Amino acid sequence: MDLLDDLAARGLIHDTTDRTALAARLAQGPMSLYVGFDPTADSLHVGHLVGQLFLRRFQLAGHRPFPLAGGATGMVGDPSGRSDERNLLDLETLRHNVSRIELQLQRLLDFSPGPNQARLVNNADWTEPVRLLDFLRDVGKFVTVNQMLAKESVKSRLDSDNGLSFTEFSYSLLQANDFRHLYEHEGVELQAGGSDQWGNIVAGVDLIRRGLSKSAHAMTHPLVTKADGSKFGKSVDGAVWLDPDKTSPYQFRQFWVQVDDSMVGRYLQMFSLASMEEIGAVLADHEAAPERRVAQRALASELTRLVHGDDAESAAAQAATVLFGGDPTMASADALAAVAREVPSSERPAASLDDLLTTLVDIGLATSNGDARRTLQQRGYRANGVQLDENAQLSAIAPLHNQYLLLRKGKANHHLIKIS
RNA sequence: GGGUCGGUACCCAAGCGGCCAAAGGGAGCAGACUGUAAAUCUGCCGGCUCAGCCUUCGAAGGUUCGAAUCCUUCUCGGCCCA
Repeated sequence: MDLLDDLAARGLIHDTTDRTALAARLAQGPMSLYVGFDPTADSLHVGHLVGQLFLRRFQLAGHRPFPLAGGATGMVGDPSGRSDERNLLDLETLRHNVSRIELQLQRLLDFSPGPNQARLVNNADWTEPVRLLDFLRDVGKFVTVNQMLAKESVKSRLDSDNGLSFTEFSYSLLQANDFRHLYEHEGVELQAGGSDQWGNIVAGVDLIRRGLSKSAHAMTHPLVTKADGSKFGKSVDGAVWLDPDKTSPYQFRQFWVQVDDSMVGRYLQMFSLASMEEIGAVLADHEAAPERRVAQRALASELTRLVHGDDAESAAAQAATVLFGGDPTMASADALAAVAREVPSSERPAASLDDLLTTLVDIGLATSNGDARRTLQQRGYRANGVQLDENAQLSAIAPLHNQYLLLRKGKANHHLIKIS
């Protein structure tokens, strides 16, 4: 199975420029491709993984990936898929975001020297020095406003009451210029991205054709959605980030473990680097006994390893085993230490535990005393596996290994107290 | 600048002088059933020292025994006119 067929089988191809031409080019030998990531936040999130993994898949197939940090495009803001104008980020924030994102862009790819070594680029490097008049002559002249107005992202904004600033209107020119620059100077022949990027990507293809009289390729993947069609990658507390300081490896792994059955097959195909045959085998296992959640576990382990490394993955897995494995009183001291690192935890004096409501609020398992009281009435809390009621005394519960109190709200919210 | 309609809890949205901490829906939380899934059912969903009290309906004043509801000013947003 060649690369294109594999991508298609995984449901990763939304659109491409001339498919047979692209297939022919890929068959000829290694090529370079790029995917851009704008620094709209100080971390990438799980939604960006598809793009990152796209680069990885191509690299594994012998091609050369260029992850691009949008230091320049991030200053302008992409109007695609947005109903209103973005707030511009100040320079300091932007620079900080770029530096964080660049670290993450280096995680999934192989940067060691070789013919298909990955290379990180930042479009600010070639965009900032360009003078306005040169830009208008060298880029603007090749693009008609008629064409730009025809773009879906522009049209919808023109029809809305919010309007569209000239700045955002110009966004696709910058991105088109990126593609041209990389084509001309780095031999990058393909740009990939989410389906919302199609317009911006083909703007680059057009620019290369008109400005350089060459032909380049474009490919987009479908945007990932959840079973109910809502936005993918949002958990209760917001986005699921790739930065371990924003979303711990444990939370990251749990996000994948808790994926719906109805979506897990699709996610495996889209996110896993395992072959379609291997994925098929995992899914067969899963369907034979869905309650074992083999597919979710496979997905969670692989991605946590990719993003956070082997050690973080095994610590997260160990913690999950204690938290969801049944009787916490059986957990080893080592396992509890792992839990302490992965789950919100605190150290409190034994005497403070007598005030149950205050304790629950302090450790974040309730938003107010009233909330704590209600949840207690509904029997929503457990401490070391024992269900609590309104009159429960935490001091009456035997601590694990003489020092730990593992509190649980509902099924998946935990807090570990170390008694001092 | 003129006119007009509107700003209600996390979001959408009823309410238009007392029975309003405020209908309904969504989201969220807990329980039952389960498989760290989905669906379904039940309860909760401003705060507190919780059969009561306190603070809320853009902001500030006012009318009234009593205001989310009426009046004034301000403020923000939509639409129409200039």
